[in-house]
Amino acid sequence: MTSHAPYRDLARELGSIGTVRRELARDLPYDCPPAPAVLLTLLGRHGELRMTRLADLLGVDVSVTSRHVAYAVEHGWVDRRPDPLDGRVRLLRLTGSGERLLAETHRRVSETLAHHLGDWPAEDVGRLTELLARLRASFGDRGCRTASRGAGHAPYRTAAHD
Amino acid sequence: MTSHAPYRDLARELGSIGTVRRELARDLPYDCPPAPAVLLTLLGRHGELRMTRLADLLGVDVSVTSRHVAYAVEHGWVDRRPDPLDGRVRLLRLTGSGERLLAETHRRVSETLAHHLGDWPAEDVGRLTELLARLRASFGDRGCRTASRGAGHAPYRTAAHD
DNA sequence: TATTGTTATACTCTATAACTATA
DNA sequence: TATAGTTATAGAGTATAACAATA
Repeated sequence: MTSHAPYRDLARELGSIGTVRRELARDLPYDCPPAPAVLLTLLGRHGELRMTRLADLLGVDVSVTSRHVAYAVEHGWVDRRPDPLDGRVRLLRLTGSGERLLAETHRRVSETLAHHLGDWPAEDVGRLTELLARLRASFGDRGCRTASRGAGHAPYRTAAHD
Repeated sequence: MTSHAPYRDLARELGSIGTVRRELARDLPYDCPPAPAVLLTLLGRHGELRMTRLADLLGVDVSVTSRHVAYAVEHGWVDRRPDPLDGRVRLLRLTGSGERLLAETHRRVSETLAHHLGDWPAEDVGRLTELLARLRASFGDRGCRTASRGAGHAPYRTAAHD
């Protein structure tokens, strides 16, 4: 008789983690919202990427990625060029300016984390990081993705008091 | 010489966890968006709460909480009544309908987690849950909150190609 | 025809500020 | 005056659908 309570508790914590993400977002430079910042991080980690691959790593639709990339290109953080081998593909990589912004972002975010988690044993930080990576990997392999396409939600409006 | 790389890696994983949250959100009933669902979870866990306390648990502004609560009340999931001891305060609790929706939500979300994390050792699930709770607690104590008020970000628009 | 990427649109979530009501 | 909560508004993030360009 395996209880589902552990999964319920995990879901609860995942639902509450937004607070931490928003707190970290406050550290970002004025003209760099969270989504572009994550994008820069991935380019810094993986080097040159194409749009579809980047969207896959971000876990969002290509259309969304396209918008964020356009923003980053306009700000001079990302270089976007056509793939010489396939005219449809666009290759993305950090510019020097993008690398500097990324380094500065890392510095600020690390500082905030160090401030809040200063009393954490180093191994707990590592364990949490590793478990989060594993969690994402366990959800990573698509397959149940296409099945639930177009589900969406009802319009979310609050009626006036009348 | 303590390296900041572990914090950078943790920040990276936190930035990528949105994928999992969105995947879980797909399980919610059509007329119950994620935010109201989290709200029901907290009322199910803590029982009757006032607005400010609920907003604190959610980690969002009271104005946001007010909107979500109004939505839940309109759908008959939450009962909202004035505190007999203080006319300004509003007390919130689940209705029978809200409890049923919550149970159904838990069932679906647990099912999805069981599907994706089926091969995880139970103790890893528990460890991740516990570390996430601790992470939130470490960020929970306000104080650096007021200091960074009104920071915000630049308008986030992509210029047309002209 | 199939694939890659872009753009338009609609919806959710959030914070800020201005407001009402009660203490 | 101070506190609890509501509402209006604007910005950020996302998915869907329709589209253009290339394979």
